[in-house]
Amino acid sequence: MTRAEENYLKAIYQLTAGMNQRVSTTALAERLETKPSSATDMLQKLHDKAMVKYTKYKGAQLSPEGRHIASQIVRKHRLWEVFLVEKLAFGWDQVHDIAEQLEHIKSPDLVERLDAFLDCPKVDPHGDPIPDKNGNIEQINKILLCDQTPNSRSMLMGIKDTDDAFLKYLSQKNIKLGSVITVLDKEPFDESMTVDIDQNTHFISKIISTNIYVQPL
Amino acid sequence: MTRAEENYLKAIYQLTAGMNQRVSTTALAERLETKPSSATDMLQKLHDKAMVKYTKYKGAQLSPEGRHIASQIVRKHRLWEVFLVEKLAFGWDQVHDIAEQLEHIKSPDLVERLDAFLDCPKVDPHGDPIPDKNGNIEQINKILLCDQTPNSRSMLMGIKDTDDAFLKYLSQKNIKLGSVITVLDKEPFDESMTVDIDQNTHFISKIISTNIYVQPL
DNA sequence: ATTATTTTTTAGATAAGACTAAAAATGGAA
DNA sequence: TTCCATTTTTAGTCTTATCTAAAAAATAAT
Repeated sequence: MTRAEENYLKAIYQLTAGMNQRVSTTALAERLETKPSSATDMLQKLHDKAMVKYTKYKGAQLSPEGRHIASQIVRKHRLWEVFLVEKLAFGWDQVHDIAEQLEHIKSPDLVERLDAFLDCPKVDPHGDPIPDKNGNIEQINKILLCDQTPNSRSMLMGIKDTDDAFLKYLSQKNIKLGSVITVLDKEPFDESMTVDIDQNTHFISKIISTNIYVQPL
Repeated sequence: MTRAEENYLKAIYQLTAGMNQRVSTTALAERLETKPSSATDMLQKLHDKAMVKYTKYKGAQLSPEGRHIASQIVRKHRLWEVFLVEKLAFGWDQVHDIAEQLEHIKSPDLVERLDAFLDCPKVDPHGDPIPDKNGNIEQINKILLCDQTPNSRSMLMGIKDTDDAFLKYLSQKNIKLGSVITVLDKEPFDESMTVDIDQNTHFISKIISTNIYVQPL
């Protein structure tokens, strides 16, 4: 697998959230910031390699083999993110680009040793689940903060948007995985919230609260 | 810098042992397991980028810029080797290929954080010095084991040949960096040695003893 | 159902990096 | 110094992954 091939497989995997759906040429091209014609080329190549099932004009979907490879790239990406944050003290917003490179390191052994070194984490620093070596994902039951009602207590389990600005907003306010959130008030007009996060009061707009996953306590 | 360009710079750097000598097209091609014509192409490109000074038919030598980049690749390679051995418990003989990939990860921050995480090691697991961020190398005073006389005591500081079979030989006999070696006897005929290494007696051929660096105690 | 619009694919080009085969320069030997 | 063997370079081809522009298919609209 070349780096480009791996990136295409990963993109299909992520676009379908690991489900076995079809992905259009254009959607794929957009995600990889490339042109649809390039995506077509690659899909035909990946079809020849039996990594995807591709039908002209109908999009592509991962084969079992392709899905497995994709899951392992995601596994590597997320394990390296844990390493960067936990061991090298990087911030949430700094790790994505580096992990994007590290995920392509090829070694049968390295991933499993890294996993053990990190104590087999189940989620990455953004709360996204880490597939195991068979590609299985342990689904965590989480809901959006915007669906919580006043007086509820919950724990921050993940974030939806991993936009750089959003990540910086969170780390700047010291909001992190495991933070305990109590909804104090919810404004019916714009659905903004007043919340207590780890003993600090924050005013949170609807956009923020729809991008934070929590687990009710 | 592309990965190929980095590999060429590193190869020149290593072939000249960091010195500022010229390297022939063929020597370079051999080291990179490629053809001289490919090396010529690349040298012309690197010359245009001011990374090497290249004169047709006369070989190439690193520019200050090129030498600095090469030293930083070597730095990364060796730091990652330390990480793999110290933190992930890889054996000496397993780390080279992985470090060969990791050395190309690009991040201004990562290297320095990794360095700190590893407590700023000065040598890699084979005893080779790790250049600092300015490309400077702390020279360690070491001699070859074959030049030691009977009854001398010394400490293993590095190995010369990093051939896979040799590395396996050493790790299998539990001979490692820091091992204390006492020369018990030296056979004048074939210059083989009887030595005590960490309280174990070993018979060592001339080939072995000329590939082990030690520091007299 | 026939056109119009959007999406997708093909065709042809480009750049990086490698290769082979052939030409040119170098350096040593006679 | 002239010739020969070796080294190095050039010229042309290949592959991967990308692009643009144009053609073809699919979808939507009248």
